[in-house]
Amino acid sequence: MTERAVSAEEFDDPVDSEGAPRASDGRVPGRRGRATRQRLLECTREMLASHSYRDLRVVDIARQAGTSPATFYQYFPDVNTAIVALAEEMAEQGNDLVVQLVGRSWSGATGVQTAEAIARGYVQLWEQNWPLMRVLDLTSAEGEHRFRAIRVRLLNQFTEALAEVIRGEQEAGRQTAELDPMATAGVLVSMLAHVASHLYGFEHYGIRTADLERSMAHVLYTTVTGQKPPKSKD
Amino acid sequence: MTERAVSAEEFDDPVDSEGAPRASDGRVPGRRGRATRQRLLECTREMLASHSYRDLRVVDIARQAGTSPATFYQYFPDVNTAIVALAEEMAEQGNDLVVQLVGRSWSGATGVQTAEAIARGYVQLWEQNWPLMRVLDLTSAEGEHRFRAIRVRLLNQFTEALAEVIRGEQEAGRQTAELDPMATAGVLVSMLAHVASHLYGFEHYGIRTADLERSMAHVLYTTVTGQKPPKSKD
Amino acid sequence: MTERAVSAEEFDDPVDSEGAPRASDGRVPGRRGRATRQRLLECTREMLASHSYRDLRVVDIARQAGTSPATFYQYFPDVNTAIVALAEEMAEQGNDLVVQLVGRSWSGATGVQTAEAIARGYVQLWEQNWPLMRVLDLTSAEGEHRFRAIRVRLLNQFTEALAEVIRGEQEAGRQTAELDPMATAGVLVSMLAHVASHLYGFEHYGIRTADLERSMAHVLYTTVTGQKPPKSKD
Amino acid sequence: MTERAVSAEEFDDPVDSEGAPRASDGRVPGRRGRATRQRLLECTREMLASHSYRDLRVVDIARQAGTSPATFYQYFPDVNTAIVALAEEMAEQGNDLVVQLVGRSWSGATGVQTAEAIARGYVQLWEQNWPLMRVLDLTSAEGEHRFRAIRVRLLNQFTEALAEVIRGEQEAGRQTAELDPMATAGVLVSMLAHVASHLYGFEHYGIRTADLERSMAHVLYTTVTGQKPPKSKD
DNA sequence: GATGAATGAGGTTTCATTCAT
DNA sequence: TATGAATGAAACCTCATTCAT
Repeated sequence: MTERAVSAEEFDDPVDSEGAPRASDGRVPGRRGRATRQRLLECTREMLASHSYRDLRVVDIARQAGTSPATFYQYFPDVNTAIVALAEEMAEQGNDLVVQLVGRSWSGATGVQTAEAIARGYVQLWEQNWPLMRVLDLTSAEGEHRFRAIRVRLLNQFTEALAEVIRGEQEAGRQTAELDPMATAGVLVSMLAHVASHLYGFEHYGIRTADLERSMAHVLYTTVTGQKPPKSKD
Repeated sequence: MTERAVSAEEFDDPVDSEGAPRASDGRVPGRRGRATRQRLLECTREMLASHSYRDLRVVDIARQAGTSPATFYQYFPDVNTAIVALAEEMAEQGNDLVVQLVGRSWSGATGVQTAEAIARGYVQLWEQNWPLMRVLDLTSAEGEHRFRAIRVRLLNQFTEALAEVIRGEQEAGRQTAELDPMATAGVLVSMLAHVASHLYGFEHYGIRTADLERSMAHVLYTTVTGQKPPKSKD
Repeated sequence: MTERAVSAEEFDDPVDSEGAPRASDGRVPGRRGRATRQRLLECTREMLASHSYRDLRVVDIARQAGTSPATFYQYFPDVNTAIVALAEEMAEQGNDLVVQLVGRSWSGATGVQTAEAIARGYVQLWEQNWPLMRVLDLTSAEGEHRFRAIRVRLLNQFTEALAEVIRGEQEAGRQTAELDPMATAGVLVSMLAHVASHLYGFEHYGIRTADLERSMAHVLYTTVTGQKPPKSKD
Repeated sequence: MTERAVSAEEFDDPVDSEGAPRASDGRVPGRRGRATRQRLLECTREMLASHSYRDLRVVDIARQAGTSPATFYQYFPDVNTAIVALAEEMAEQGNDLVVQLVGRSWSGATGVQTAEAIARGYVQLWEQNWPLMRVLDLTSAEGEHRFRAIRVRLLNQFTEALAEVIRGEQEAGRQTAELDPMATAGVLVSMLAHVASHLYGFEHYGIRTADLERSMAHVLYTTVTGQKPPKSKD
């Protein structure tokens, strides 16, 4: 990537300490400016859904937003920064959702429901945000520091919560103490993340999402609680 | 306008029906040529390990190999084709290895060992080939047809073998019939693939590979056989 | 892979339905942009006069216009498209001029003057536009569809008008009915076009343009009217 | 074009004073070498028929001949030189043919036959050699000195012979003395050459070759002899 | 004599980025 | 605040040409 006049550093956090996004010239944008910024963000999201990340160009986003590249640079130093802004938003939702779920009871039939809710919730989160998720996946394996950070944040809170539950089950003697809770939770989250992000591929291969959710719930339940799921009554 | 001697189609497949790679002018390379081709492949592999896929340039590979871009184009029409050649090789090994493992017994303590061997084998395969695996992962989510094909080949054979084992366990009444065998196998393979490809991230976060392997083996064993693993004696 | 804002199809025709040229990003250029576009066109014309068509490079045109290749590509997708734009212009003039001439009377001394005016007019049109004419000639024998189309347009209207006159003379019994009017007109236009485009060669060989014009006028007159030209009085 | 070790000068005449073609290293090729050279020439001719001159590449010719570029350079310093060799051959035939024709009688019905024979002969010569003719046409309008020379040779001998006939007719008082014989002959030859080289275009436009030949014969006869052709009896 | 192989050189094309208005 | 326009820089790719065998 080419060097730029304004360092990425300054832009790293597109929202400054007072919470207001800044334009490239340091001014706090007014009403019209904020609208433009928002429009650019939405178009970035759209383009991400229809183009591969590799082929995402500033010109495209700008044109999609009915404006020019120069305007884009007024609000974001580069495409990644815009994506980061979108991803931050998503990470928020993600944590809200999933943390709720982990707080539920894991005992007996309710536990099975919890596991199912998690599997379904995860899949939905991915379905709603797959373009962004895809980019986080792509880039966390490679360079971009900021993406990795968000991804870690997104997965970790959940991993830790899950590890905590596992630890509880171990202490209650229901799950074997041989398993490291964090490693086990990590494994489970990996499962959820990978399946969710390859749903399309599975469908293509004739494997249905409902079946995947059921299998994941099963794995989740048994691995967390160390128990066979009780016979479902339906 | 310009005509190419070898159609893109034919060139797409770097190995013709007689198994001989072709140069861009349609000739079968001799000893020296084959050496150069091989050198370029190795350098592609190296560059893949040290650079992000996005930033992999023909110039770089050529320079690394101590030759010129023109020479690169003598053997491959583009970078992806070179990567495909590498990936094909890897897919071969991958299947060999993993299929063997699935053939083993899944009953009792031996079953646990099978599960452990699979987890370890998978992790090792990834450790040995992570740069390539990463690219397959990246691109299967996006465009490139040929990569997806290899990835599918790599994962599917294993998924199907595993599904077969699960089906057996279901028929033997050890595992619940509520789970779809292919979906369940897909979920397990996803787990293996995702954990394996993010080992580095886990280590970074203080989670040890050995623990991950143990957790994965546990999940594998319980999900395939529907049984709790027998107490290990060590 | 990459998407272009304006499809090649649309861009092929540098003037859209509302008659406004478009830049490569789909926008209608403003005053400054139009000036640049025009400058590039003029330089293309100049380069065509001093370089062989084969050796005409985007870089050269851009340099000549005091700008960079990137700027050229902002206005034309390739050199040929720029040439087409020039040729369209010329075709306009050409038809205007020549059609007028054919409308004149062909009887007696006036007819001779008509023939002379045509010969002279044709030669002048060529002299003013020989670089373009040369390219049309070159390429109509080979590939480029758009050039051929313009050339056909340029020659055909004249051929058809001339054929009409010949048909009239045949009906009036002055010219033998054995000749196919279109073929005959085609032959005459060929004569004009070829002589006009090789004037320089003839001069080089000691044959004067005035003599060529007189000979062509003679051939035109006798072939169209079937009469010997009346004795001129000077 | 890039500079080369062996100057074009040395190669200008591919047949030296003793009539034997030389290889690039100065040796007179033996039987096998001559066969290769001939094969390359024939393939050059073939490629010229199927590819545009602009796109004719050494590699293509070599491959077509089942050999390698390096071999091509053993016999010709560049593609043009090979073409020149072919064109020389053709020029020979061309002159033979046409000179014969001009020697015939131009009086009365025989004269008409002479004109017809010339038109037909010209068209045939072109039909047999159009790829080469096309290249001569292309390049004589632009740079290449050697091509122009051949073209001039090809057309001039005929032009001069025709001019001689016209001069005779003028002296005999049958044709007006106002026309310059060389200019008039030049105009006629131009007509023949241009029509012959655009036959395909005419056909495409629904104008038949036979009609073109008849019209050209008519123009030839009337312009050379200054007479209306006698009524044909069929 | 023939030719595999290598490559310098150079045009093409794309884009992120800037700047003057 | 917005944006037309311009462009440096860099990758792509192709070919004529050479050389060692």
